[in-house]
Amino acid sequence: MAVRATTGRVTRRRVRTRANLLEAAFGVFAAKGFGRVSIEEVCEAAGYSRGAFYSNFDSLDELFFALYRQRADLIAEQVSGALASDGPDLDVPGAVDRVTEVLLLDRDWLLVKTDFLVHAARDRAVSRSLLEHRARLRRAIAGRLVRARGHTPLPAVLGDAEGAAHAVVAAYDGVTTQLLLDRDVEHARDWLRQLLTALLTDGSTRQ
Amino acid sequence: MAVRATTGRVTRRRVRTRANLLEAAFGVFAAKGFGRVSIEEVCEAAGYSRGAFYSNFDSLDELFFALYRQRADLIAEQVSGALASDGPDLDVPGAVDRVTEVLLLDRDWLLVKTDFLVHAARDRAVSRSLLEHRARLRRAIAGRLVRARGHTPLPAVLGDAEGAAHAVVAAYDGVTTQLLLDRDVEHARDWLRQLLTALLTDGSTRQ
DNA sequence: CCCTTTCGATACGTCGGTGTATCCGATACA
DNA sequence: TGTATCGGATACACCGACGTATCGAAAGGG
Repeated sequence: MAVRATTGRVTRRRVRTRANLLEAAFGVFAAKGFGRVSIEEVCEAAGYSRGAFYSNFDSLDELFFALYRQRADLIAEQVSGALASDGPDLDVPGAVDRVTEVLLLDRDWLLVKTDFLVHAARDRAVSRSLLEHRARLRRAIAGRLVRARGHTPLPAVLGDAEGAAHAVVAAYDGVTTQLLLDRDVEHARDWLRQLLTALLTDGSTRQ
Repeated sequence: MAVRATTGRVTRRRVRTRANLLEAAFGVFAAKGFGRVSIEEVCEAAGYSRGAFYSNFDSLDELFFALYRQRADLIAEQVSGALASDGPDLDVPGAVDRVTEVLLLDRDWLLVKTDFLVHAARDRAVSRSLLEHRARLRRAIAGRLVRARGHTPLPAVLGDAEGAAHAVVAAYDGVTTQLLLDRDVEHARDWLRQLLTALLTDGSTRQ
């Protein structure tokens, strides 16, 4: 990890600099896309010279990875919060609403997230890490679905709760794709709600 | 469009060169990602000099766009074929199987497609064009669903056939995302079948 | 088969970004 | 507050890619 070899104290200034670089990088990546961003641009946006960058990171890739982890962990925390924020006996639709609210908030994050996906798809190590992260999220959702099964039975076609959680993530990814193109957040939210409802509840009313 | 100003004949050689450049570009883009590819790399892969490139395209962006259109039209054609290949009265599951087969075939194509999505998400003109394309695909699916409605009723939660088609595309996008990461085509196909079944048929069996 | 038009290769100047080495001001700890 | 260590700015050499201008060769119409 850059100059920082093995030991020694870590100054407050260093922590601040690193945070500022990450913050600025987020904006630049969201605006131009990872592939079109240079180290210099990030430094300029953050108000530092390249010296500061190389003192904190070895490459743009490393910074990008750190940035993704930071933000993804934050989101995952919020989702867990939204899932747990009611008693063990609340309904699925309620949780769906709250999670939807959290997940489809920030377009910039969706852009960066998709950039990261594309990046991960071509790098085994990165994709493994991302898969791990998604699996954790899925387990959280599955756990929540199990707790709610007493109220709302799951469609058998999806298999167990793990399968249903898989479907939830897929629906989220699918809606994200469309949202990236049409930029209509409200519509995306409504639609994700609909999709999740169709997937997770008994669609007894048919046409 | 590059040197080719307004009039004049178009040589066979030119057509071949253009095709070769597009073909080579596909491989390079799939391998490294649009953002990490230089004009020179494409030329080298195709066995041409940069002179040939600039004679046929104005920029990498233009080539990328042309490449996407070419391949996407091809796929769309195959999907339409798969949808129409049975009489007006066949079952949804059959069509699902055939379409799934076509859509989740080539990992390279998924990579390029996702690159293009990321690109489009940051460019209004490009995203409009892509949305248009997706809408056409959706209409084809919706038409097919209407034809089959006599046999297999649709869940009401999704609204009309257009809504159901929307859901089909979303499921496809979602499964694609996962497939890009885990590279398990067989699993992805099974799972897409499951998802579409859950979305499009009556899930009367519950657990 | 020639002659005009078109295509693509080559050569050149340029530029932006890279990574490193060095230095000075900032920071933390005694 | 003094001082040793740390962090970031600056300067430098380098390189890969860009876009253009020019020229020889291929193509196809007559």
